[in-house]
Order: sequence, then structure tokens, then C-alpha cells
Amino acid sequence: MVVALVSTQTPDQNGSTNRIERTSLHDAIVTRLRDMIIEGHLPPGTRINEGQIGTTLGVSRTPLREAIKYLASEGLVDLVPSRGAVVKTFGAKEVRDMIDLIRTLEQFAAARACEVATANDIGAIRDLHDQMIDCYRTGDRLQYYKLNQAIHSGIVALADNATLYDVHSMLQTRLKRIRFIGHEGPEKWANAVAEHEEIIAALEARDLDRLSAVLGRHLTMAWERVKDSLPA
Amino acid sequence: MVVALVSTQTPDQNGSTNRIERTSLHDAIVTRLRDMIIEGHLPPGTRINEGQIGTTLGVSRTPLREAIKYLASEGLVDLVPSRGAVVKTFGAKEVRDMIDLIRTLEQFAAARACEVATANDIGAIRDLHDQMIDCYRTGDRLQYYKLNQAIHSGIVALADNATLYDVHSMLQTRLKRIRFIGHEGPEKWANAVAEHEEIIAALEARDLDRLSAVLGRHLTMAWERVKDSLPA
DNA sequence: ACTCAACATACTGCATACAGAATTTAGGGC
DNA sequence: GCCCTAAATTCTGTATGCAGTATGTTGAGT
Repeated sequence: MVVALVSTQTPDQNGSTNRIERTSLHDAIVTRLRDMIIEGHLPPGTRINEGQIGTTLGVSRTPLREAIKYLASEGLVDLVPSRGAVVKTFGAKEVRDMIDLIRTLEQFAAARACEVATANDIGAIRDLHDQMIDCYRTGDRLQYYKLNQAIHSGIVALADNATLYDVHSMLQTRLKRIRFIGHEGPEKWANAVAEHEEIIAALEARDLDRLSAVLGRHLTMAWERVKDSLPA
Repeated sequence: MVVALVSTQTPDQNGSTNRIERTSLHDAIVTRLRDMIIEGHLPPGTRINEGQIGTTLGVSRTPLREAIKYLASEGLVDLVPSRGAVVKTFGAKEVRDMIDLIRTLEQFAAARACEVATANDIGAIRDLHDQMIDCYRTGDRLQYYKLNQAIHSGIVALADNATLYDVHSMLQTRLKRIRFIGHEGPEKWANAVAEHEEIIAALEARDLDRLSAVLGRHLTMAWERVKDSLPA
């Protein structure tokens, strides 16, 4: 089986390779805006000023507004009638709820993955894990973080359920902003790495019970790491 | 606890009751378009002609396009560069995957509901159920169908997890179109009613194992009912 | 009759323009 | 000095217009 690591929102996963790179402006704006929110350039509660953002991005308000509507459906901004869009604020309970949901999704994905994943698929995850360990050793936090997410996404992708993958990605995206805050200290980081080691081992053994348990623990720890740095 | 039956996308659930009904055009168009897709007026694979739809709805292309982007993020349409939006086609596997995911979500919701729901909350579900039974007796299929959905949404709402509720609603919406197709015969209908009876009983007893099992069976049956009327 | 090319048409993508609501600011009364 | 009111400004919501791309059609060539 070939794992589809791309979301259904980027549909030409196997399009002819010589296709002209036709980056639609829509996607570009959506990505930029999302990044601005995730990276905190647009803090929670901020009203999005279409004129200002539009000029900084160098586009007119029309495609910008379309992108905002897209992000509204994604749950990153709220649409307030006659007052535009405001960056959504996540309180402690909402973050906790999202993590609970992610746990459910990952455990479901793990169950399917243990059934349908090929040795190759699992090997690919192992590769990501090994790279991540390297980053841990060298202290490259950013790259570590990205590989970390890729591994979780990869496990979900193993379940071969596109909708599951999309929903999981959406939730992961919403939490990116939060996780940026949670600067864990070295001891917690070491714990996280140990958990990841166990995740990979359980996956390679296709030991669903162990995999499910450690995934659950891993997400509980993620909650512990961020919960104190949250507003309400 | 007060069950929030509204999605976060309609934020003023407890706003002052004398608030002017300010139906934003955006929401109106989104709802209309969604209904047109669900009810089959825009069959899967159809290209959405902005000019035509715009004139029929009596609005200009600008807010219409914004609504289309919103639905694209919801997963009801695909965005094809330079060719606009096409109504998404769901094959058999995708529908099956979605039902698998809904099962996972409902079982998770059930677990939380058994913990946190009040007797009142459960009583409200029971009321919906009784109404639904009436519709079954009188043969009112449409109302039966609506109450059926309301019960499932209600159980998810009991879990008191807004994100969970939103995701579940989104998936339920995507499948509405499919379920319209699946005209079950009287014997299957009777089975579905019996399952619902058991769901309510298990919920009132807060018997998670039984509730989880019957919810799972219920969704498997839902799949059996629709699977033969699907394209690929 | 079929194929391919050039043209005509239709539609999307984006920018601009205008109307109305919301917010800010200035001014007057207490 | 503070608060309330009213003008002014800013910003959103919607329509329209224009350019570029895709699609459909016609006609010539084989």
C-alpha cells in the first residue's frame, strides 16, 4: 500500500511531474494567513483588518476575504457579522477537549494501522523517528518538532482513511499555536523522546494494546506540558 | 449541565434573546448551497457555475465565491484551479471510511456522556426518541430522519466537547446526501428502530459497554443499508 | 468522414468601486 | 473634569468590471 501523506486539499498527489507549478493565489494566501496565526503574528482575539493585511501581502481584499472564509471553516478564526473576522481564542477546556479528541483519533488510526500497514510503511515511520532522534541529540528543536508532527501524521496516514487524516491534520494545525508556547524543559523532552521510542517499537511489533496505551500517555503528557501556559 | 446543541459556527447560543435576527448573507448562502448539494440539486461532479447560481440565488458572485470557499474547507466541494469548484464525489471506500470515523467519534462521545451527562440531559434525548417513535408509527419518514439525526447529535453533545461536536456534525452533513439515497425497506427500518430503543436504554443505564456496542452495530447497519447504492 | 487548428464564447480569478455599519474623535452640557 | 451626543473616519459587505484561461465551435486540410 502506498501511504498518501498529502491531504485531499492538495489533490494532485500523483500528477505528472512536469506539471507547471501553478500555485493558486488562494492556497498561497490561506497558507500565509494560517502561518501568521500559528506563529503568533496575529494573536488570539485580534480583529483581522482586511485592508492592512491585504496590502502587506500585496493582494486585494477579494481573494483575502475568500481565504478568511476558508480559515473560518477550518476553525482558526471566528466570523462576526459586520465586524469581520477575529482570531479564535482557545481556552484551557477547549485545548483539553481537542487533545482528548486527537487521542481518540490516533488510537483509532493505530488500530487500523496495525491491521493494514505494510512493513515498508512502518519502515518509513521508523526513518522519520531516527531522524528525529538525531535532531534531539543535536538540539535542533524546530526540526525535531516538525518531524514529531510528521510521525504522528504518518501513523494516522497508515490507517488509509483520508477523512480521518484530514480531521487529524486540522486539529493538529489548531494546536500548533499552543504547542509553540509549551517550551518543555530538558527532562520532559527526554520523556517525550522515550515515549516516541516506545511508540515505534509497539508499531513495529503491531502490538495494538501497547501502541494505544503509549499514544494515550503521550497525549496526556502533551496536555500536562501546555496546560499551565493557557489563558482561561 | 446545559447541552449546547448549536455548533461553534453559530456563536451566539446564549445571546440576548431580543437580538435582531441578523441573518448574515454569508450564512444564508452557505446554507442554501449546502442544501442544494445535499438534496441532489447539484449532483456530484457538477461544476458550480458562479454566474448561474448567483443569479438564481439573487446575489452577486463575490459573496457566493466566499461561501464556496467555506464549503470547500468543509469538504463538500473541490477547488480546481482556473476551473472553479466541483461538487465532491464520494466513492464507496470514502463513505465507509467516514462511517468508521463517525463510529469512533460516537463511541468516544458515549464514553464521556456516561460520565458527565445529567439525568435531565438524558431525559431530553429520551424525549426526542419518543417523538421519533411516533413518527415511525405514523410513517413520517422525513421527520423521523430529522429526529434520528438530532438524537445522534444530541448524544455527541452530551460529551460536552465542542470540537467533537463540530467534527461529528461535519461528517454527518457530508453523509446526508448519501443517506437520502439509502431508502431502507420496512424490515430494515424496524431493525433501526429497535437499535435506537436499545441505545436509549443503555444510555439511561449509563452502561457504556452496551451503549458502545449497539452504537457500533447501528453504524455498521447504516453502512449495510447504503453500500449497494454507491458508485465506485 | 475524420483531425487538427484557429477563432469565438464562457467562465474563473482578481481588482476596484461604492454603500452601509461600526468605531473613533471632537464638541457641548453638566 | 466627566459624560453624553454627533460628526467624521475607518472598515466591512457587496456589486461590477476587466484580464486571462479554459471550453466549445467552425472550418480547412487530408
